[in-house]
Amino acid sequence: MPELPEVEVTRRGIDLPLRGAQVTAVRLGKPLRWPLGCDPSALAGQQVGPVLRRGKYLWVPLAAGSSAACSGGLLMHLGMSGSLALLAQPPAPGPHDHFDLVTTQGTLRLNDPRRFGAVVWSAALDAAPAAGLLARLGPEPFDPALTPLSFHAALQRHRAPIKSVLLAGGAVVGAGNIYACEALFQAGIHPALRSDRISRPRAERLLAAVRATLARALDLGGSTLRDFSDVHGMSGAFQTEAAVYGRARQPCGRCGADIRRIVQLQRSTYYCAHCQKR
DNA sequence: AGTTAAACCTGGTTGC
DNA sequence: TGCAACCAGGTTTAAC
Repeated sequence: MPELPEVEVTRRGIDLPLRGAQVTAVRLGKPLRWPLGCDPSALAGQQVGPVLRRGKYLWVPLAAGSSAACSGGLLMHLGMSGSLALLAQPPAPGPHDHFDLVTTQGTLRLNDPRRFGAVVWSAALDAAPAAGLLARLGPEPFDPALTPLSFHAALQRHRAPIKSVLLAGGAVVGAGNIYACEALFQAGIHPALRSDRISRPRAERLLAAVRATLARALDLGGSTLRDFSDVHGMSGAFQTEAAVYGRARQPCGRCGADIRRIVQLQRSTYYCAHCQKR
């Protein structure tokens, strides 16, 4: 489910409410992508700090109290079908509730039917295993250091289709399958165009489109295809105004031509062959 | 070295 | 209606 906007919506929902909370217990459900990597009971008594986001990962810092047995934090990923809820009175966990961080300010609960998500303890963001997982991530989309020039240079380094390069996240993080399709439509670029054949002006237009698409989705609370919700259980609304994603055989809103669906990297790509040029 | 396929797992939708 | 086939927001790991 979650691409950058959904993860950021989630971060904003838990950051202030959990700030300063003390962990009272941790409950584990079925295994996620990786093991937690520490004794869950060792987290009790630790204090939650400001929640950060890097790419589609969330970082929940935990500061040890008097017993400094285990300090560091939790690196969380929502995978394909995950969502976090912050619950004042948590009901009994359901079959897809695989992680609870019980605190003095509510229970942070991960629901993830497909279990591609992860919760991994790390001593620090720049220590293993968190550092390794974040190491391959490209620049944040709204980092001012990411410029049309540097973005274009990054695109020049790949021969793969531009859609694949966007999904890989080395040039810019955050655009998954929905927003990569939408940004390419907005920029008027064919998804199969070789990355290194994109001109400077078109790269600039694509970067602007990625930023605009992600920002718009953020405003709308993300996209809810089937099961994403924010920490209060609210759905996102971006999917209702997607121009191409999920609209195969429907007319393009700009030119009226049929929107096409192709498969790239085993993922669906939607585009308008008239509006998006090689 | 860069690119692509396979793998992880469950559930909803589609089509015969 | 039943059941198989296909589809789904991600990313690591393995293989060309």
